[in-house]
Amino acid sequence: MKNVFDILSERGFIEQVTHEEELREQLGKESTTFYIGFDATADSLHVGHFVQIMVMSHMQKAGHRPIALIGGGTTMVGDPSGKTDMRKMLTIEEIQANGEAFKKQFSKFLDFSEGKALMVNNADWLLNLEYIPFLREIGVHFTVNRMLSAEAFKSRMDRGLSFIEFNYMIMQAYDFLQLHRRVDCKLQMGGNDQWSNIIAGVDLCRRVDSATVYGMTFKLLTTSEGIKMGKTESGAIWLDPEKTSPYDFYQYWRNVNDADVKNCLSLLTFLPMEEVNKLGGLEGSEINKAKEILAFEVTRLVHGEEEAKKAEVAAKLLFGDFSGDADVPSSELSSKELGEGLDIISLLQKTQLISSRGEGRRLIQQGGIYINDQRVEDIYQNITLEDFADNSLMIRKGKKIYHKVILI
RNA sequence: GGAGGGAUUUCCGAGUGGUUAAAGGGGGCAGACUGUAAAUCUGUUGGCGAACGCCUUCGAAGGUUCAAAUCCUUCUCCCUCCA
Repeated sequence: MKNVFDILSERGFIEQVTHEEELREQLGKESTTFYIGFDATADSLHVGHFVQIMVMSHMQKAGHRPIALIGGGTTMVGDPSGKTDMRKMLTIEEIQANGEAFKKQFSKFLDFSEGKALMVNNADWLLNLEYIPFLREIGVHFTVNRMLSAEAFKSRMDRGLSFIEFNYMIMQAYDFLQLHRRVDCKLQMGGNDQWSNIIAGVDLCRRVDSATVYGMTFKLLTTSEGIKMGKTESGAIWLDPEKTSPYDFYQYWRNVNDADVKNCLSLLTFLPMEEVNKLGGLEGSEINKAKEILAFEVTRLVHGEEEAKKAEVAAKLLFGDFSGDADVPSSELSSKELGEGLDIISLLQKTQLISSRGEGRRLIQQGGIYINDQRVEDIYQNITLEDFADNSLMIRKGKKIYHKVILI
């Protein structure tokens, strides 16, 4: 069987490793417990986290044991790594609720049966720490000089770094030590922005317990221009279907840049590398095929086969020449609300396709609104029963935002 | 604790009494081109209104003035230097 280190390396995950040769050997030799931490800063995981989940999944398939660490304790402090501003403080209730949401989502991606994977929360050991004993046991092993030289703090040196955030690195290092002691965790992985925090943990384990543990970071998911992926104008791409619908999720991947297709296929799907290379090498409009596969595969992993198919069918119907009933975001309208007819702008407002009437007017004046594929020319156009076929009407905003209105 | 600097629309950032819903850029949205791509170009980008216009906005609250983002007072927050 192939060493999972080579798999990760071949697929382009790996950015930095503490002891490359030794770690590779370790992973080839025995089942290894490793962890990735997730701070509970939102009520759902997003695409950035998904890369980490993919790594955990690859590792688990190779017989290693993942620990998903939920940062119920560290989130109380706030990780300054790579951030220009201090994060807003979350209340303990918010953090707990977020942690619960994460927990549910992890269960979909990893096999937690029979101890094949663990889920822990660092609130369990961080929240009740006593300041002085902690300083004496752990704090002595850190020099401020060294900490200050960490890349993670660079962006904060001119803007200011509060003491609470400065402590984050120590918290995370302590996590590693705890996991090493509790469940023999030998490896911490994470996004490359975590490198400073990870080596702090590796060092701490060595100093305190004379233990050899490893660290590895992955490439952050960025576009070929270096912009973080998984963000859109309306925010992150979430894994929670309530926050990002499977259709929108599919569309996001369907529309990635040509240059990013190969990277996404390799990081976000389990397709064999020969196929990834083949698809990634397609040129011109041919690459749309690769994008369809990418979108389908990622949607399938996150939302399941059925949702992925629905999204795919909807996309084909809307963008192809077929006609039929597409499963796109929709809203309902009662015949009472419709009455004798409803003006187009009010209808747009009801569907939340626009945020103000002025925006709607502008949109129509610029030719960006279509009803049943007919461009709307008149901002006063009245929508009546006649516009509904089979009790439904399709609104299109711009080139690719569709919304169905169902008459009830 | 002392001295100085700052807070502007979604973000950055100009603006020091009326011509300012506020330059410029980023971002967003739409159009053209295309491959449901990128790049490019064009338009647009506080709310209500067809429009004249009206309303809300320049950290907060007061005040001066016919008129304030711009002047005064107090307050809040941030930064820099000194202790």
